[in-house]
Amino acid sequence: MYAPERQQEILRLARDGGRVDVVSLAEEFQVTAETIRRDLKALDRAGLLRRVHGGAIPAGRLDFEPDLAERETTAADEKDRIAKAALAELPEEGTMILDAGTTVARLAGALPLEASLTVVTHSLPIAARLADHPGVQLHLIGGRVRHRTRAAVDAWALRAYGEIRADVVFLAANGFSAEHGLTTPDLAEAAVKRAALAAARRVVLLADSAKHGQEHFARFGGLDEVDLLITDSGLSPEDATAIERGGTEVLCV
Amino acid sequence: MYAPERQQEILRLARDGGRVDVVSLAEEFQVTAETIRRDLKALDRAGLLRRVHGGAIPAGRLDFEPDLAERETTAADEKDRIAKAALAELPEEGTMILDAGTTVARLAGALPLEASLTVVTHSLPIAARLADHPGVQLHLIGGRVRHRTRAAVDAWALRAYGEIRADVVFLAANGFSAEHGLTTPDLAEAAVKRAALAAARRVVLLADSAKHGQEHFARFGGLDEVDLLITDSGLSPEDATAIERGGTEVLCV
DNA sequence: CCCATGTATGCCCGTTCATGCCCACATCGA
DNA sequence: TCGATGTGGGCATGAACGGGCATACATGGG
Repeated sequence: MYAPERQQEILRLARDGGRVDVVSLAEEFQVTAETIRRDLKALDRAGLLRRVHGGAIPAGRLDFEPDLAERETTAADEKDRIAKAALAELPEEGTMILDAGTTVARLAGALPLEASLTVVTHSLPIAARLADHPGVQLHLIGGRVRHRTRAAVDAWALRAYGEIRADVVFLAANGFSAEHGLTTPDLAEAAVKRAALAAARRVVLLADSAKHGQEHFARFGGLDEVDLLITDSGLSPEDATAIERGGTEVLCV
Repeated sequence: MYAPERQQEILRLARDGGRVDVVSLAEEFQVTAETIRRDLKALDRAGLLRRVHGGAIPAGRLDFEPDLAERETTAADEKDRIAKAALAELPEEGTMILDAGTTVARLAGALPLEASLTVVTHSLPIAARLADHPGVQLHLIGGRVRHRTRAAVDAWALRAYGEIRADVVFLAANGFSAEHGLTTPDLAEAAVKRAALAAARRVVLLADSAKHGQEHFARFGGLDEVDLLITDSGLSPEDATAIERGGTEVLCV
């Protein structure tokens, strides 16, 4: 049996049964657990399955985002502190743009109930979180929705951001450094981030220190375009001063 | 049972019952209270639940939820049957528009995992449901988000619908009748519905029979613009034939 | 026909994850 | 204010994971 056949069959089993587990599959197909894990990883990457510890669940069956909840465990405390610190940067009664990203999502979740703001976002999870916030006037940016990040991209999103002007944007990046600027793996997403960045008077970057020095495929701006960087104390003082020399205020929490 | 499955189930229980508590959940799932606490913390971090001492309540349930919870349970069986029947109207490999509404949301949740479709929607809950679906190319319609329905309205939404052409639209209405057509309480929402209606070659209306004869403030179309009405058997045969005389096919399930 | 290259799989082993247990501390209700 | 109950941190454990390497088989060009 060829690997693609096996994967096809695994997918069928997962959809039929609602779940699969590594050891039973290994037994079933007479291969080792490693091979099954490789299969599941491939199917997960293809977006067809959701990998969980011990097995997998067909994509589309859970209406919450395990990958988001999972990534939440990575540097969760730092992200929380960063989000808390970002609350101080909220405009009073103004307009802000929220980029897609787990740290920014935390900020959205931490918005005080008595806040009165206009929020613009192209992130589906963030919009869902703010849709019932009594003080938030929410504006959703449309577009094609990327499965992995659940964020809207492409023409509609770019045009919409081109038509607005906000007081502040809270931006996320997968990598940042003084030399290579702000980067993210996906080109389409980078384009939207660039548009969001250009639509705000003030740019606040929320990124934990593990992102520093990382470079990804698509660059959407330079650190000099960022007015304030909020990160955690994992950023070395030398790096911080180097960034501040570029005109970006740095806040380590 | 995997942790994400358990969390999904906890979320469902919380939404159904309005609240959950640690000890009952621990008993229910045959795990210790610590594990449940960890689950609740994860769901809290993901913004789906709000942790309280001894348990948790669904997020954002405080102001608008009773309304939605009630609507969810009202005529749940009928809505499910209607949604199931609507599955037969899906285009093959085509494009469809999903209007905002609980019945349409059920249709979205019932889409087979192996379906391959392009879906356009201005409803946040429906988008959230489909964002994870492997076979769905999702396009989100932007705009101002109404708190009550969590649907995008206003200029951006109208323009976006004006730019597309879909095979079919699955429409919802708060009231319908041969005399007064399709109505809904909100003007802005009616405008979007009208735009969605105009953007599709075929119009399918999903509405349980309790909606028949009801009239609301804003009218967004006539029953003659509807190609197919799917409703439940609560619609009297006379009413059904009256509607069919207007050129609308009627399916009672 | 041969050998270089690539791919699928298996095996080993240090690392991570989910869960349970324990205990000091916080919170709630009377 | 006090006892009961819930909470979160630390630690232990067994299962699952994944990177690195070896093997075997297929592929493809000379």
